[in-house]
Amino acid sequence: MAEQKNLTLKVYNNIKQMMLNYEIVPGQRLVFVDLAKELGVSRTPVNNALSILAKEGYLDFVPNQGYSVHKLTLEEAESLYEIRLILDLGIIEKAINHLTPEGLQNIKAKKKEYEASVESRVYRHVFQKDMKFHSAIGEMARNIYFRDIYTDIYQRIFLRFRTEQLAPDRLFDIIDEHDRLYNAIADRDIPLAKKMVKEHTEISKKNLFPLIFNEVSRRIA
Amino acid sequence: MAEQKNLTLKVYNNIKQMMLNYEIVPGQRLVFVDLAKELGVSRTPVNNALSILAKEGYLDFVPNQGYSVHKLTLEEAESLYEIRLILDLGIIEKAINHLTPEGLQNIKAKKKEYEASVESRVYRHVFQKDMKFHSAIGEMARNIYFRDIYTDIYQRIFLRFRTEQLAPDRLFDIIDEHDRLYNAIADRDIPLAKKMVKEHTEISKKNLFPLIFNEVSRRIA
DNA sequence: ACATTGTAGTTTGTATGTAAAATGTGATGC
DNA sequence: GCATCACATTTTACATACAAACTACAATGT
Repeated sequence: MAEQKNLTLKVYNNIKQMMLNYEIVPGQRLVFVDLAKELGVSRTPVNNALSILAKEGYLDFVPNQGYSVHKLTLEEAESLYEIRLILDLGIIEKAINHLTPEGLQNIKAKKKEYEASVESRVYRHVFQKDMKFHSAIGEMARNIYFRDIYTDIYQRIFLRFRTEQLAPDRLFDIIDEHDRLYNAIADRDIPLAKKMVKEHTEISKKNLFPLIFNEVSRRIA
Repeated sequence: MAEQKNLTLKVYNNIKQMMLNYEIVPGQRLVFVDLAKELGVSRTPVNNALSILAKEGYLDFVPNQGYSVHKLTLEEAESLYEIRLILDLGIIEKAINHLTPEGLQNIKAKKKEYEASVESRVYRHVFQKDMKFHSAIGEMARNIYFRDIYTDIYQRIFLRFRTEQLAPDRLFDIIDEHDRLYNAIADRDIPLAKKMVKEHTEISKKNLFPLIFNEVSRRIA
């Protein structure tokens, strides 16, 4: 993480990191006096940072009432998955058209990092490794915005869905799916790569959604 | 525009509107105190709003130096157009699959608004009408994020490319392209709709890019 | 004439004071 | 016993004061 000169951005990154580490969780209220005290800064940069996160949709904001960590709904999760798939399918074609040995090497490296993360059973940030694998594919397409947009969508999903909740078997299955997707890319087989991406996304959805949205309905019932 | 209770968001919308109205233009420096004075508020909400706009990439920010309106590069414009096309192609399939009479009616209404805007020769916000036509298509897909992501990408492009600079003929051609795209959607013809979208995007790019990037190279040379 | 340093002025960055809004709690009346 | 209102506490919202950083320009020295 690069050194930031400016407290607003430091606080912004701090809070986002706290969200990704699940130190603050969806639904939780954020009080900026407390955050300021905790981070050892004044209220101004905290307020700035919270404004940004709220505009981005990571936090809910009610005027004169405050901020809380956004809790993804089923509808939102569906929409995010839909866009993620559209982006994946669109970019993989570009990526294969711009295929380079270095790009391929990078994807392979990210694939291996995911495997290492699963095999060492440090599940905590497995999803980040998975995300990096997928965005490495996008990077080969040489689109300067893709990575940010993709990462953003991915993070919104996985702030809610925690890989720790997944059956470990599933994480090993993903290794296999990644392998097949990687091979399709290396073979420049666009239709196969698209098919793999689509399947991978659908399986992922099928595994994750019941985890959260059954729990919710159980709680409500 | 809905009434906003909170000054930060009011200022945010104000500044963005100023950008869309070309009252402040790419490259221009933004000074806190001046903006605060102009909008009749203190520097705090202005600072908040500028933080947000900078994080979104609409403004460039250098610590201890300030904010300036971002000036899109050729590379960025290419990338934005690429993502816009990926989104358009992806969403049109979903839209046609979720086709409803109301949705179609809405697209038609937006198409007519574009035509009215061109015919009355009020070119100033023609691009906004064009954007609304395209996002109306996305709305029929019932994806709650699509509209925002699409609008955002579109705005980034058209903060740089001004429809006033286009030959008026071109704006009339677009009416025709919109018609053909609309008919393909109404006929539920997904392949044709995709073809139309792709062509429409490519022609748009071919017309707009020389306008800006020739001018720049002329200036530098 | 050129480079360097010093200084004044401008602008950002952070902290804090104060007012206004909302929430929660307890007392009061029915 | 329940609802309602008033007050106290909490928290946001905005303004402003002060400090630190940067810029520009002029003066000095080589």
